[in-house]
Amino acid sequence: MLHKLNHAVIEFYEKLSSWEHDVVREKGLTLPQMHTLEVLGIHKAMRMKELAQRMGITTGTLTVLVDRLEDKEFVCRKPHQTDRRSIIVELTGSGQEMFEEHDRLHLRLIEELTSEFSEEEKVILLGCVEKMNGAF
Amino acid sequence: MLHKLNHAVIEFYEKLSSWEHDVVREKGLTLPQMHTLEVLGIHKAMRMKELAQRMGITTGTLTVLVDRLEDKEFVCRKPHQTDRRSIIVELTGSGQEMFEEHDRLHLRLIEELTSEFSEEEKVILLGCVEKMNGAF
DNA sequence: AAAGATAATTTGATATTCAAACTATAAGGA
DNA sequence: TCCTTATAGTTTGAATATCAAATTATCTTT
Repeated sequence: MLHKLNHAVIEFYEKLSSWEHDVVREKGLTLPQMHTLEVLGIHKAMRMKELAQRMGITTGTLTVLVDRLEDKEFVCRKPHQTDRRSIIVELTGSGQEMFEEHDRLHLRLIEELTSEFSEEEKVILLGCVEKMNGAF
Repeated sequence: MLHKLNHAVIEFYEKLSSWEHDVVREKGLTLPQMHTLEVLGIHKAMRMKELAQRMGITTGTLTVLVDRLEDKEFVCRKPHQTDRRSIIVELTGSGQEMFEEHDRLHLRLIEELTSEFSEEEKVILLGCVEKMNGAF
């Protein structure tokens, strides 16, 4: 049972990843770049360090990634209020717009994927995913 | 509701991605390389074209990826039975071993994440994920 | 047999990624 | 206060990943 769930999750991850790829390319962004906008859009502005940890990359990698997103004016760096070593990364207006546009596509995908689900199933699914997120 | 589910799914993806990253690094593989072994391990040997489509990358990208995995002797190329244009990519013995070792870690993760779930929840969750995979 | 389609590779260019070295700031003692 | 240690972010150098477009070989259709 768990074995099947395991592989189903891997397959879902695979399909989602592939979908994301196609969608993102059309916007002239790379997958990691859009991923950055997504994390910032959902969790709001945060420090470089925290953003890197969330994304599972080093701060060195993130530095150049944020450089590129800053060139495209989708994010900006701001000094931290109390810690002068830290930098806060924030979505700009057009970064927020890009995120929301992408997020709507995401929502539409989830709508489609769950269109045959009963209300009960949707509720339980949401509960399960939230619990798994909490257990990570 | 769907809005919350959408963001929960994105967060789950993010966390899984980050976990995978840490686990894979310890084995001396990159994320795309392990991903390739995963797809081949779960779906068995397949053509380059099909593998690329599943992973959401171009065949050009896959060619060099498979080159590297062949150097490490985790996969091998075999001629297609009937179509001489096609190449079948297959796990080697140690490729299969590496996949299974990783797959066990994956299973353990899923076990941990769902350890507090009722049997009913697990059944419904599996059904939901499988249905979503089918709807993609 | 010729024309068009498909599978994989190659090529050239950009992006991602890491580890390790570096700079600047913070935090905790002696 | 000054010194040590820790932390945040950047830079550097090298490997990998990635794409689009061109190429080669083979299949399919006409």
